[in-house]
Amino acid sequence: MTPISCRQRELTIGELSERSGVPTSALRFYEREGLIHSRRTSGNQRRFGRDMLRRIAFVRVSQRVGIPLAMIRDALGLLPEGRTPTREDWARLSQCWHDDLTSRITQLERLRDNLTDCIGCGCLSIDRCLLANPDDVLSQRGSGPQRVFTE
Amino acid sequence: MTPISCRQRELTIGELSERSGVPTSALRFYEREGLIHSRRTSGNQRRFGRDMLRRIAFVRVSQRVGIPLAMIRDALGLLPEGRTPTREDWARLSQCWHDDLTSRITQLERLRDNLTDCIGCGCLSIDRCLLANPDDVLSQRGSGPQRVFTE
DNA sequence: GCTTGACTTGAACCATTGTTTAAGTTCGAT
DNA sequence: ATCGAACTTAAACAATGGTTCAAGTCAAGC
Repeated sequence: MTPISCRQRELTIGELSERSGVPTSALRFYEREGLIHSRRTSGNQRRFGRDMLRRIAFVRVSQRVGIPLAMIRDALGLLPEGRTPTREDWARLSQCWHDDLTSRITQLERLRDNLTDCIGCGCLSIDRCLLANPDDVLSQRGSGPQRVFTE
Repeated sequence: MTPISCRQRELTIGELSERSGVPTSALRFYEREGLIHSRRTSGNQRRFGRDMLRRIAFVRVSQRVGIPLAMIRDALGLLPEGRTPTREDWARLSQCWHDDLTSRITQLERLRDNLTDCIGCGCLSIDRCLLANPDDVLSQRGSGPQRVFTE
């Protein structure tokens, strides 16, 4: 009943790095941060399952969207444990980002149009117009809660 | 010939902070970074001209757009020295951000739609579809050139 | 079995965007 | 003249997202 031998070979960190395009230093960092996992050989080296490739892909895409790692980790925590995630699992996760992206796009458009208005109308009140209602468009890059999802 | 006394009073850092909503610590930091300037009293205290309010407004708006301080400083460097910037000066600066915003919005939309496609088509290739052509949508938040302007 | 490349760790470092703290000085009102 | 609030500085600390390094260990081909 056990499958013949189509056994997916595990990947070393170097192989994972090459296939994912992510430096080994970053991969170790991701593991420390709980974004990916590995088993260890008897000699204490990491061996990654192929599914980690997809996790890494998800991480990088999410980062491009501007989502901090901690939040990505939380999202990955929603994946089922024990079994390999299905397409539906990934779709559910990605749907979050899709909604978030739409919301960000809307906010950026608002900001852009406000900017145009302020310049166009000659009110010269960049400060009043644009700072009065801080839409919290993009990360306050430093500390503080990120509030990426529209709460 | 000199104006009667409608002389705009200069602002202390506390006043500037209150009016701009930016903590004094951030204002000192901005000055260190060359984003704003002040003269000093005989007792070494800062005194800010009113035009700094507008600069700060511009800084905060730009930050919300996701532009790093170094780039904002460069942009502010385009303002005329000697005279107080006119509305046209500010409009010229803001126009950069407007164009940049439009470009970011486009990229985010592309990313969002790719994401949808990948999930919808069942190709399961989040990695291939989305990582193959890194549109460089948002900041790589760490080091490295930010390439915000569409070059 | 030896060599070499790939792997291991922790710690230090980098950039960005600030805040906090300590110790002391100045301003403005009375 | 005095008092308290507001100001000054440098330096340390914080969070994010890693990279680099030193010193040593493992794995695999010959």
